[in-house]
Parts: sequence; C-alpha cells; structure tokens
Amino acid sequence: MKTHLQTLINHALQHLQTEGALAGVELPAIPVERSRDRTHGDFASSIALVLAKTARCKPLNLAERIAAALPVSERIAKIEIAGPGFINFFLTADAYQAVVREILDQGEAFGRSTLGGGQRVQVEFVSANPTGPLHVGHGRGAAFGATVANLLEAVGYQVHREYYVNDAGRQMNILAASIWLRYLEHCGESFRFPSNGYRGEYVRELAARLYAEQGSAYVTSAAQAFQDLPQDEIHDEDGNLITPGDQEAHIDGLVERARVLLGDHHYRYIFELGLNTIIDDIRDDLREFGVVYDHWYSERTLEERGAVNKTIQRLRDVGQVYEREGALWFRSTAFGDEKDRVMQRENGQTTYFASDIAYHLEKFERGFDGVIDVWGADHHGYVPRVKGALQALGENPARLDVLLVQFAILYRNGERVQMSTRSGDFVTLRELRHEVGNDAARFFYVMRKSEQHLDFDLDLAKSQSRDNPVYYIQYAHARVCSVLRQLQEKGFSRDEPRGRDHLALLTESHEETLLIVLARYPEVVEAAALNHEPHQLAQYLRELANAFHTYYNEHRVLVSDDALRDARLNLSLATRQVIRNGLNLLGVSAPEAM
RNA sequence: GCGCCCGUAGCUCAGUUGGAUAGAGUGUCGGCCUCCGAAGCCGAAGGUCGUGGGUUCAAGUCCCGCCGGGCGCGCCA
Repeated sequence: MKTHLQTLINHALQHLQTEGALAGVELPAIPVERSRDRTHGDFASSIALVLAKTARCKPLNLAERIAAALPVSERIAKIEIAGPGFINFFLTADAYQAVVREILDQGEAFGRSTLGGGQRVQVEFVSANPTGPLHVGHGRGAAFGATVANLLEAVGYQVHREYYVNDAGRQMNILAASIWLRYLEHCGESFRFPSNGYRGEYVRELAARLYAEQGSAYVTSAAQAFQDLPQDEIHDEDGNLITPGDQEAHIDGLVERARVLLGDHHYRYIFELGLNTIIDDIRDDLREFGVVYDHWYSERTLEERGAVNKTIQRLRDVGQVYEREGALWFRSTAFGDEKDRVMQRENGQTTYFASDIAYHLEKFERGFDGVIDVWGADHHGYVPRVKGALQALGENPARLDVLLVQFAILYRNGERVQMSTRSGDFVTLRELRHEVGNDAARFFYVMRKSEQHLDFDLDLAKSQSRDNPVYYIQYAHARVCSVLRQLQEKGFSRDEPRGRDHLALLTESHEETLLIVLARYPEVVEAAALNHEPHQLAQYLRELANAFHTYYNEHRVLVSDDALRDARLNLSLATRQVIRNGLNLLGVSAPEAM
C-alpha cells in the first residue's frame, strides 16, 4: 500500500513538472507513513512540507496542487490536506478488508518477504564459555539472538546460526584444574580452594563422576599439588583482603601442576570430561528453549589449524604488531581503540582476543554478506579492537554488526534476586525455564529493547492473568480456537468462500481497527528484522490481541446470519493466523486451549 | 578521569529512524457476564519527555554543554 501511494504521488509530481511547476527541483524519496491518528486518515505524506522550500512556495498550496494531480485509485476513498501541509489518504472499506483474503491465502507465509534477497547472514549468539551451565543473563542473549535470526529469515535472508565454543582457552584449563581439585577433596585431601577456581556445585558433580569412572587413579597429595606455588590472594566472605597474593599466577601454577602430576593423558581426560559434559548440557538446555544452531564452532579447531598464528603473522605483515615486555601487541590505537591490546602473553599463550580475530576473519572468508554478533553489553569495550583488527587485515569492519544485550535483573516478591558469579551463586537458565515456563521466558526476554536493562518479574511471568502479556496474547489465539469449537456445538458449519464473498459486511468500527492492525503485520516484521528489534514484534502482538479482545467483547462472531457469521469467522481466523505467525517468530507456542 | 549505553505517567516501558493533540501495561478509582472463554472489555485520573542551549517548516527523536544512573577502561573472558 505504501509503495502504491508513493507511485501515485510520484506520478503527480512528474505531472506538475511537465506543466512547468517545480522546475529544476530534484525529487526526493517520497515519505509515506501510517497516520498515528485515525482522524488523519490511514496514510499520510509530508512530501509538500519537504518540497516547499526548494520549490519556493507555501506547503499548503503545494499540497493542494499535488493532491489535485494525483491519479485516481480505487483503493482510496478520500484525500485531505491538513495541518501544515500533510496529504492524508483514507482507504476504502474494500482496501481494509482485502487483508483477510491475503492472510487466508498466504497462511504461515503471511508476513514473510523476500526483502533480504537471499543474502547470507551469520548470527552468532550466546557463545558462553563451556565452563558451567548457562545462567539467566545468557538466556536473554539466547532468546534475543534466536529471534533476530528468525526475523531475518522471515524477510528473506539466508541465516546461519552459530555458537562459538571457547574450548581452547585458559578458562577451560582452569575448569579442568578445578575439577581435579574437587576430586582430590572427594578423595579426602583438604586444602584451600583457589580463589579463581570454579566453585559451582556442578564442578563437584563432575569430580564425583571422575571418581566413579576412574576411582583413585588420579589422586596425588594436596601437599604435592600446592608445593611452591605463587601465593593466592585470599578474601574473607565480605570481600576484604586477608592475604595478598597473585590469583592469576596461583591458578596458572595449579593448571601447570595438574598437567605435570597427572601427565598429559590423564589431564586430557579430565579436560574432555568437563568440556563434553558441559557443552552437552548447554546444547540440551538451549534445545529445550527452542534455540537450535546450524553449527557449533570449535575454537580448538581454529587453533589446531594454525589459524591463530597465521592471523598474528598477517597482522605482523601489515606492520600492526610489535613486541613489548615479552608480549605481542596489536596496535589497535591506530584504529580508534583506547589502547593497544595483547595478542600473545609473556608466557607464550595467545589471548582470547587473538583467536577471536582469527575467528572473525574466518567468518568473513566464509563469504557471509553480513556477520552479526550478539554480546553482553559488558563487552562493549571489545568492539573497537575486533573491528580494528579486521580493518587492519583489509576487511570492511562495517560488515560486522555487534548487537549488545543488557543484563536481565530478576525480581521475586518485588525484590531483586541477588546473584554473584564469583561465589558461583547464580540462577541458571534452566531454573528460570522450569519456574516460569519456556513461553514466558522467551517473551519476557525480548519484550524490551535489547540495550535497555530488563526487569524480569518472575511473579508476573508466572501469573495467568491479563497482567501477563504472554497469556494475554495466547488467550486471544485460544479464544478463536474456542469459537471454532463452539461453531460445531451450535450446529453451524463454516463456509470459507461465502465468508470471503461477504467481507464487505465487516463494517463495524472495531472490525475496521482490527483489519488495520492485521495489515500492519508485514511492516512490523520488516522493521523488527532490519533494526534487529524483536521487541517491536512483541509489542505489536499485544496490540493485536487487544484489538481482537475488544472486538470480541463487543460483537458476536457466531451470529445466525450465515454471510455475516462466515465473514467474521474469516476475520477471526486471519487474526489467529497472524498471532500464530508472530508467536512462532518469537519462539512462543500458540495453544488451542489454555 | 576517558569511552559506550540509558533518563518519557507513582512503577515497568513503547514512541513508525525528524511529523500533526506524547501512548500502552501496571497500580488507584468507577462501570460491564440471562450472550461465542470475565485468563476478557470500557471509562476516569495521572506529563515542564532529566536540564540549558542549538539545528528547521517541524525535535521525545539530530548536535553541543551540564545533572543523574549503569557498564567498560587486565598479558581475564
């Protein structure tokens, strides 16, 4: 409809030009948008306001002339000039009603488009380290990333969903050492657990499993394990420093000690046990959450292939790497970063940053037209250095789009649920899903703008009332299903073609409102997809549900007049279809009964 | 201190990429079931869009300065 109006206006402008008006005026893109206020019609164009200055005439006057020159269209009932010079378009009832036919014809395809032209886009999201179960913060990234991917797919992009598994880094070694230490405890050794070790309960479970599989074959004395290590930094429960030391050196020393005492074979065994168990758990967790990936990309394969070293070499070749204090630095300040960054530590280990550059370079080389990363907002400082490195390597950093997602804060009984990663005391995604259900979790996570902090009200998410937007929307869907059941109980039958033939009977104002909301759906999907803003769709679905509930409350669907009944049934079915399509993109179920 | 994000109704948030008289939900108050699901609907009240300038036909939206909040500023990830 928008493009139709733009075409009409364009015709009018060209007509005016051939008449000699608007001589020498360059025609801009023609603005057409939906009116916010019904009294301003359905669509409005501010073209006269935009052109007034260059055309050197009054906007109102210009609007009149454009309106007069508009070709007739059977979809337009009335054109008005209003305000400072807006051209308002009022659609015919027939143009409203046509959307019902369109929805019924297209079914699940309604709202989908080919806008993206099949361009390949990669969306990488969650990518949490496999050092423990996903927590509620990761959940938001999962719901958001999955929905962005769904939306892009819906508007015609070829989407590749990927999880980057950090299975090679230092953190994984710390996990392995943590499991080993818990295992030693399990076998009766006692010592102070390192402050930088992983303290979660799951580490003890992994240790118990190691014992179940291998008995005491991996035991050494605590004295041996901790002999001559750099002093750990110790705090009391309130976080006050008790004994000064170097946490990092201590834990690195422990990792090294584990390798030596266990031997390569046994060390590998623990490492793999931890990695595989946790990554399987994460995969199951996400699958249950309706989040499925095309590829789980292993950092280790990147390293084994030599891609990390090759990337460092390439940066060296372009002169952006230097050595200082025994470490290798990337000159990211040359690309707008605040300071240069280390790629290879003094001890020879490459950093997370180094493999991340290699990974992103690899993404580009795989030929995606666009690459999207979903990160926690606390990583925002990381963006300039990754983009900088890509630029240094001759790539266009604009092809990488980093979407930042703020934390979700849980509230229960009106109070903030405290969480701290350090003590291993956090709410897992799985716990959240079990508490509020997958549907509420998926919806709540994306109902706010991603860069906005999310207050996640657990009580609201669980409540089965109109306060809860998920139930409110699902209820509208279930209501239509219920009407269909009633239809049979009342001995009516449904005649869809008859309903289509009598859409003109849908003249009530509530029907008109509902029709307009339905017609907006494809525009909403498009905007939500292109702006990477799932909340727009969530917001819209609430509005649609409201339009339906209002209508339903005011008018009966199952009236005795066959033609009217069938027309209203078609309208209801169209509503159900759009709710279903929208919820499907959000990863939320559309129940037939509740 | 520097960088990024955020300040809109009591609370939680939208605001169609700069459009006309700033909107929802919730909370408060008041109405609506002999009728397809009241898990619903309607109404009232509630605002200096943090603040001061600037840009233009038009600013909640763009630019600059303040005020307030969050995050980041490791040879951690």
